Parts: sequence; C-alpha cells; structure tokens
Amino acid sequence: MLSDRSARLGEGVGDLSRNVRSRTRREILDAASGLFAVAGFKGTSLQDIAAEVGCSKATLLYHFDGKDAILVEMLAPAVGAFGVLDRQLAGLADDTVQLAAVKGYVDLVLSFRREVTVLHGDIPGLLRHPALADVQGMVDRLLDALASRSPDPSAQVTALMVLGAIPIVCMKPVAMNDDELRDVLVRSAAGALNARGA
Amino acid sequence: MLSDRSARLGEGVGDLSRNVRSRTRREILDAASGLFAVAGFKGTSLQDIAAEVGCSKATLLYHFDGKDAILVEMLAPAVGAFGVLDRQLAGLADDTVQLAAVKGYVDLVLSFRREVTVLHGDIPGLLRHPALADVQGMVDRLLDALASRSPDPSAQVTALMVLGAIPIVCMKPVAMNDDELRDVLVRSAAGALNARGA
DNA sequence: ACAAAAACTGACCGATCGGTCAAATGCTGT
DNA sequence: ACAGCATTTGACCGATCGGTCAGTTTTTGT
Repeated sequence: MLSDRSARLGEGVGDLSRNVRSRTRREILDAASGLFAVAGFKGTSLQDIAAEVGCSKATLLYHFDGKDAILVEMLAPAVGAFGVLDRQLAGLADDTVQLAAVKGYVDLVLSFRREVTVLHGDIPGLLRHPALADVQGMVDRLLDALASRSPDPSAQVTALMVLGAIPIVCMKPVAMNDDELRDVLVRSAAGALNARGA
Repeated sequence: MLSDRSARLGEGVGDLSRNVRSRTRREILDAASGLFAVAGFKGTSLQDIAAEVGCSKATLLYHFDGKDAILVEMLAPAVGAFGVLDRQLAGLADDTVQLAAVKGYVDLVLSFRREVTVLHGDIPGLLRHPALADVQGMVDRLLDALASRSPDPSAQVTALMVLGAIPIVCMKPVAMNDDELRDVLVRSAAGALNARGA
C-alpha cells in the first residue's frame, strides 16, 4: 500500500517512455473504473481488468502495487475534489452553507460519476480503507452542512436523504444534459430540505 | 447459542422437531442478514456466518441449498411486501399514485431496514439474481409511480432521487422513533417531488 | 550496434472461496 | 433397548482469488 513504481522510476527517462507508461496506467485505470462501477470492487478480479485492458495480470501488478492501489489511484481525483469542497464549506456561515453544500455536492457527483458509482457501490467496505479514511470525516461534515449545522434530528435525516438522493443518478442513465440535470438535482434537493420545516 | 435446545420436553414431537429446525434456520438467517448488512453479500463468507452462529459451515449447507439460498430466503419477506405494494399502486389513478408510492415505499423501507441495507449494498450484483428478477420490474414501476407516471425526464430524475434518498436512513442510526422518522421521510420526499414543478 | 533499463509475461504460490460427502452424534417413537 | 431419522461435523474438492518471481521481449541512451 506504499507508493508504486511511478514515484521511484521515470525520473531521468525520456518523454516517450513516460507517455507509454502513463498511457498504460490510464488504460488500466479506465478499464478498472468501468468494471468496478458495474460489478463492484470486490466483484471485479485482476483477471477481469487484465482481460479488459488486453494485458496480463502481472502487468497490472507491475504498474500498481496491488488491487487496492488501483482503486485508490482511481478515486484520487474525486477524493481531492471532495477535499476542496470540504474546505470551502468550512469557511461558510451557518445560514449560507446549506445551499452551497447542495450545489457543490451535485457538481462533485456529476463531475465524478464513475468514481461516485464505485464508492457508492461498496460504501462500508471502501470507507474502511486507510487511504480513504478522511473521506468519512468529509462525509460527516458535508452532512452537517446539508443540515445547516443544525442539531435537529429531522434536519439531519433530511441531509442524509439528500446525500443518498444525488448519487443514484449515476446508476441509471437519464435523457437529460448535465446542465438540466444539475438544475433538477439542486432544485429537488432544496425542496426536500425546505419541506422539513414547512 | 444453541445451548437450550432441550427445553420444553412436553411439546409434541413433530412440533418440537420443526421448532428446532426452524429456529436454527432463523438463527442462521439473522446472523447472515447482520453480516450481509455490514460487509455486503460478497464480502461475507460462509465461514463468517458459521462463526457468528456458532456452528460449522457444513451445517449452513445442510439447512440451505447454498449461499444464494440464504440470501434469497432472507430477502423473501421484504420482496413479498414489495410485491404487495406493487400491486396496490397498480390499481391507483395517476393523480393519486405518487403520494401512495412515497408512503408505501417509506413504510416498506422502515419495515425491512436490514433487508433494504443488504439489497442497497449490492444492487447490481443482487438484482441480477434469477430469484430477484421480478424486483427490477417492481422498482421500475415504483419509479414510474413516484413520477406520477409522467414521461417528463425531470420528474423521473426526482423519482430516482426519492428512490435513493429513503434507504440511506437504514445505514446511519438516527435518534428518532419510527413514527417521527416516517413523517420526516414522507414530508421531505414530497418536498423534493413538488419542488420540481414549482 | 549494443548494453542497460523498462515493460511485459507465464508459471507458480498460499489462502480462501462455495460446496460435497461419509461418518459421527443426538433425538424420537416403539 | 433398539431401530430409524434428523442433525452436525471434519476432511476434502476444484476453482479462483491477490500476489510473487524469474525470465523474455521491447524500448532507450549512447
């Protein structure tokens, strides 16, 4: 679970080498994310990924330190963006944080559909992973923001609902462009959050 | 966990035999559902279940035809109740079906939290199971009902959101009794559904 | 052209998976 | 007491899992 070879090697090599290497790595990550999304992390074997990429299983483990490393590196951009959102929301006041959380969360999910699908597909198993440990805290703070940082249990339940409502659009394909979809998601989520008090 | 098997000697022979058998089966199903809920179906081995029950792996396979059979029988009551809801909604008019769908779905989820958690934890893998094939159709019809049977894509997206919003309360324990929780869920879901058009 | 480095692979490993089976054990009715 | 049935179990099976390694092919710098 330590750093893979790309960190140690590839320092003094030529551009072509780096391109070939990074391209293979990207192909592996693409194939893996697709398979993880439809069959889950545990439901996808290294053999499956190797067959999809068109290489041997050993090649995967030459480029990555293990199956977990593939998963972690695949989720890295999404986790990073989630961290940015987390820090943004931390600086907002209680009366403005809710709408910002909804919009930011919707944007995040729509920007990383595949990653969200993978994460959503095996929440208990993956959030237990050490490399994804901080995600749990970010989720908790996002929930708090969605509830306007209110201690009211009903507000927290509604926040929980919004948390679960957005990622599901990653599963079923929908006949809408992303701008319209984003609008519907934000408006409906806001409707749910407002309905609690009304 | 099977220590008090010899109690109630005065009972009828057939009844006792059947009770012992059905109780062991129930213990297996309870242990399995708990493990499935926290680790997922694929993430739970027969060894894990056997250890939790306190018996051998072979005993599980004496009572059930296989790991899948445990899963199917565990989900059977929930699937049956879902079927009842499905038939109820089928007889409702387009302008009354939405609220009934919300209430019925919320009740269903709250009545079968564990089963919903298990199903929700491995949707793609489990809905592919032959014994759960009809669930997919029921989900589609529930989505249609939640959208008031409207072909409007935005209505269908909101229905999808409600579908995903409810089961998440099964994951995180919440400090509310079921009546209050049911009320919040129904009201917030209705808020999301109404916000679309407003 | 050629040695070194990088990329790749087949063969193999221990562990674990779901599942089978014959034998052992406990319980029941007579 | 005894025959018969239900229940339980350890030993075992083939398949597959993630992962390792020695060796081969391809690419690179000179």
